[in-house]
Amino acid sequence: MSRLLLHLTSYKWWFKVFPMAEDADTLPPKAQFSEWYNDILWRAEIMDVRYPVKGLYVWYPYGFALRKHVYQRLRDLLDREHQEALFPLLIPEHEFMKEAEHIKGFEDEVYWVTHGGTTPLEVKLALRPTSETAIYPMYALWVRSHADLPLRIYQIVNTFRYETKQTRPLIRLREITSFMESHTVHATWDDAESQVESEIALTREFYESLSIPVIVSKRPDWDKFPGADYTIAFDTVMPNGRTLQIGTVHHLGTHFSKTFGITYEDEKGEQQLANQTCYGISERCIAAIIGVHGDDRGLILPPPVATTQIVIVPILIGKRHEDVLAAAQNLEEELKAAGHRVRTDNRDMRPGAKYYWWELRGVPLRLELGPRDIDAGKVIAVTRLGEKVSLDRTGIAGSVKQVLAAISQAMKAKAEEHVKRSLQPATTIDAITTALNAGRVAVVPWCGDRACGDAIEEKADSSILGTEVRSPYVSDTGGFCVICGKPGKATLVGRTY
RNA sequence: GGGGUAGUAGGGUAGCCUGGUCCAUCCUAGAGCGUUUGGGACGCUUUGACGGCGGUUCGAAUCCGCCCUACCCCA
Repeated sequence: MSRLLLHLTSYKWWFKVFPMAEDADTLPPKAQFSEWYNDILWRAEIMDVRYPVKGLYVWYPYGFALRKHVYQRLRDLLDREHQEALFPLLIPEHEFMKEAEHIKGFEDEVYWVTHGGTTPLEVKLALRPTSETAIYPMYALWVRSHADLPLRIYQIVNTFRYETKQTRPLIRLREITSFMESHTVHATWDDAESQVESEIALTREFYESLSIPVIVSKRPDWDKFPGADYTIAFDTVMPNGRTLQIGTVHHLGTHFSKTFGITYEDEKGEQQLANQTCYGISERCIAAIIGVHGDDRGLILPPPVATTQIVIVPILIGKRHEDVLAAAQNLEEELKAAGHRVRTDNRDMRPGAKYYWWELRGVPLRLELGPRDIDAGKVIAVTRLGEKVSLDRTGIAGSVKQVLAAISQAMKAKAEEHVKRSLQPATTIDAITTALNAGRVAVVPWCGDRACGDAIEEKADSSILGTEVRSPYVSDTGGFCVICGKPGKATLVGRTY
């Protein structure tokens, strides 16, 4: 496939002749990521940020459809071994307050329901910031025997956190609208650990289908989930070099089972404390799709989850309107029958205007069909990555499938390249600062001590993401801690969202 | 937590300093009609706004106070 040079040339020409057109009504360039991100959300009709409560946002139908497809993907993966269920939004104070570490982690961020109408409640009710304390009292009832294990349940719900830092749509919210949380129960610590590994694999597979590279690492102790033995996190790198945490898996050990009395009778007839994991993915995965893949023209949606995967633009010229419309409809039906999400754009607009419209909204593949193509038995295919090719009308469903797969591959390669370029080894504080200021993520030898970690974070205005980094671009060759000089291990240090 | 800036149609803006000719400008979006349609069409007609409350004044988008909201910077 060849580049669309002609197309790009005419685009530049337009801005030279009409320089005002640039600031009149166009998306800011992606290099200004923050402005670009805010602008694309409403231009592409993902979210309306005008809801009159801070940190709460509205999903537009187009964004919600994207969410639906993304979460369907996630459901399909989870349903292999998990079951979906639904627990209540409200958690009584006495349950919420049971686990000391857990409370400490969340107490400043909890919304409380204190009244029923005008009557003060005898027991305050928390709006779940996460659902451990809603689910585990029930697990205590459900789990009786080793035969009940493993128990693997997830739910997709909204959660509430009174964020004090600056809120951002899809990234830092007071109402997380799309929190997938999985909660599993196992007999032994090792069983729970293998569950952690299988959820890591599942998350990798999920993001693989979105063409989003992830870096897996173990969060430092002070940054782990409140009440966990350890936390494994997934980060991706946004265009401005900030990292975005887009998933976490926690080994809970027996912290919660002790508190909530989740025990099982083993083969010998003895009561044992259960081991647990929990695991979460939120709508930040949508933010990652937008941020990682988008370009100056707008969104680029991964074909597997794109709301519309293929848009057909009929070229209606002269007296062949009916002819072309019939051919377009025919094409649409054939592609739909092959399982693609297709739309034909019959609106009364210039074709060029439609191209921009759908490019902004990230549709991965556009098919153009005009009298010339019909006569030649062809269809013009233009990918959202800017490649244009003429396809035979015969066998179109098959060739389109290949093109969509190629788009996914190309998106993945491009995103991987960005992550690879973003990771930079650094062995001094100055080198860390330089790397971070250049919009990169530093790979730093660190001894693992809290004091040294704090020093790194403070001196380089950074966050320690994690150790035991699992990424093809980071080799754990060790080194000497940048602060104390003792033997250290490769650690990710970045600026985070 | 501390500081700063700003709120004018769906979005973006002019007007504010120096109160009156502002029944508020322009761009864009929306509605209607017509001509168009292989990369953002054009003409004509048209809907739509001064964040909230209070004050000063003959008169407030404009000046003052409080509140609300948003954004930016610092910790």
